[in-house]
Amino acid sequence: MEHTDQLDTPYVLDIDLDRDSAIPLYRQITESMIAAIKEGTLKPGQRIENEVALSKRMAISRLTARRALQELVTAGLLLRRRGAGTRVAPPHIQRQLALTSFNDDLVEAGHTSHTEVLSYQVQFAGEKFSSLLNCDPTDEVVRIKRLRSLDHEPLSILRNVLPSDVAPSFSDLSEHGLYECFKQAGVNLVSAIQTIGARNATAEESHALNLDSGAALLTMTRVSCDDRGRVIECASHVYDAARYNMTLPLRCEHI
Amino acid sequence: MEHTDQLDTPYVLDIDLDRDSAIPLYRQITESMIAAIKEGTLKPGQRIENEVALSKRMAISRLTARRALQELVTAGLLLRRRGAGTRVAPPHIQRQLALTSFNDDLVEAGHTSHTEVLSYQVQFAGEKFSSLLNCDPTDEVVRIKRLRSLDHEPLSILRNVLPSDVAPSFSDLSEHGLYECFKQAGVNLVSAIQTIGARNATAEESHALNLDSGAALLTMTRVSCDDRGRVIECASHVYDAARYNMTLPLRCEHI
DNA sequence: AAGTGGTCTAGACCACGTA
DNA sequence: ACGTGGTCTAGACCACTTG
Repeated sequence: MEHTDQLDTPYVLDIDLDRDSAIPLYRQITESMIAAIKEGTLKPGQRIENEVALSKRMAISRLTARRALQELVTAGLLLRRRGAGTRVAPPHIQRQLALTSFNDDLVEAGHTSHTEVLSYQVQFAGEKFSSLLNCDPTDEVVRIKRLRSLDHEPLSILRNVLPSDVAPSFSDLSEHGLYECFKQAGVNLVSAIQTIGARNATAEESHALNLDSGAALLTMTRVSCDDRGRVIECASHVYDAARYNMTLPLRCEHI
Repeated sequence: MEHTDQLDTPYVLDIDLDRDSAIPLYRQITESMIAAIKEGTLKPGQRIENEVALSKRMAISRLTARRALQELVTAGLLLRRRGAGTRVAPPHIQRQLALTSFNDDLVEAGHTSHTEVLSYQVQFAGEKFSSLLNCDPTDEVVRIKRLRSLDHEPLSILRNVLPSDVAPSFSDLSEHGLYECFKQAGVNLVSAIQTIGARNATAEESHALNLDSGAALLTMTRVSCDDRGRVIECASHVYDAARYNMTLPLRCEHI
């Protein structure tokens, strides 16, 4: 066809790889492409240089080039079809990058966030928490209750139960987020399972969050584990639904 | 140490690979391991044979063995640490497998589900939907409103907007789920982004769902695209929060 | 027919954790 | 010191899509 659309001429990523870096080659490529997508150099629908060409031009093996592109497909930033090629995903779909701390998202959006520790309680796990945390009933656990405010307005009530040996101290928790504390303690969270629901606020909750009684709350329970297979945290949070929602990417895989 | 824990002696997966199958070798391995985890042969905390041993025993390359294990790590079923080995994740974390149709989950749990098409409307996209669906304002779109009931009790109101050329016919939709229709039409959904929130039911909604006025609803909006980069569907659903919640795995990656 | 992604091989060196 | 996973190479053949 005569009509050569700009989107159909493969985009050539022009970067120099640092082969002495501790950062893997494939990651150097993905990071650059993410940056290009973020800054708008790489537009939705744009075709990407194919694996073989990329590997030859960069003087890397095809597997490394492929892995770089594959990571971006998994991240939802690229779409690919056998025989047809690789393109940048439409903007509607582009998965936001880090799903780390909820705090970060808020602060990044120019808001101020503050978290107050309402209670910090040490006790035995007992029947109730031992099954939840996959520990002995006689193990020590820490129960935390916090109030998180956004722009000085209460937004959510956060309840956590943690094994005592990985729990941050009361003063650490007062100054830093829970996930920040985990990181500093060398706890490496890798996997979690969340259940999201909704219900009407109780009288106590609506008072604490400064809401009308019966206001809609978004509820989230989560169990997280680290790379050693230890259950690190059980969370049970409620949010003022009028001011908070969750955005989650969804990959339709076939495993 | 003298104490040889059963969990510390590597599990050996005993299967025969079919090298002529259309199913990739790595997937034959992952499927077998998933089956072993499901049926309880492979227990949480159990150590897994390492990559090199697995590849030698199966007479496959290390990369193939690695890929099989890596898929299970991504699925949240295995946990691994460099230098330490690979183990089955604790049961609390094990990600349920297919995140396909919500219908499937319900029916699988022994419930009966029925979906009634309340309205099926064809119109121009206009300003409102053209940006949402990433199409021209003059393109045809189909707007669908459905009522889904669980065990003959109304559970949710489902609203979708779709490009006319991928939308199922009214009669198809009346008999099959939306995702089933996509599959039959050769539309390959690969990526979506969801926003989950909550609010109080309106008078109309509480009437349709047979709820008290002001009852808490779980809300979900979703934009899905196929492997060609076309936006296929915009959904805006509300659920009776007293009878429905969503469980989502969370992988803490570092991309 | 040509181009593209999907799978696979048989090696190699390195970084990290554990003992 | 050793075992483990993490990265990388330089090839190969095949399946699928498009012109």
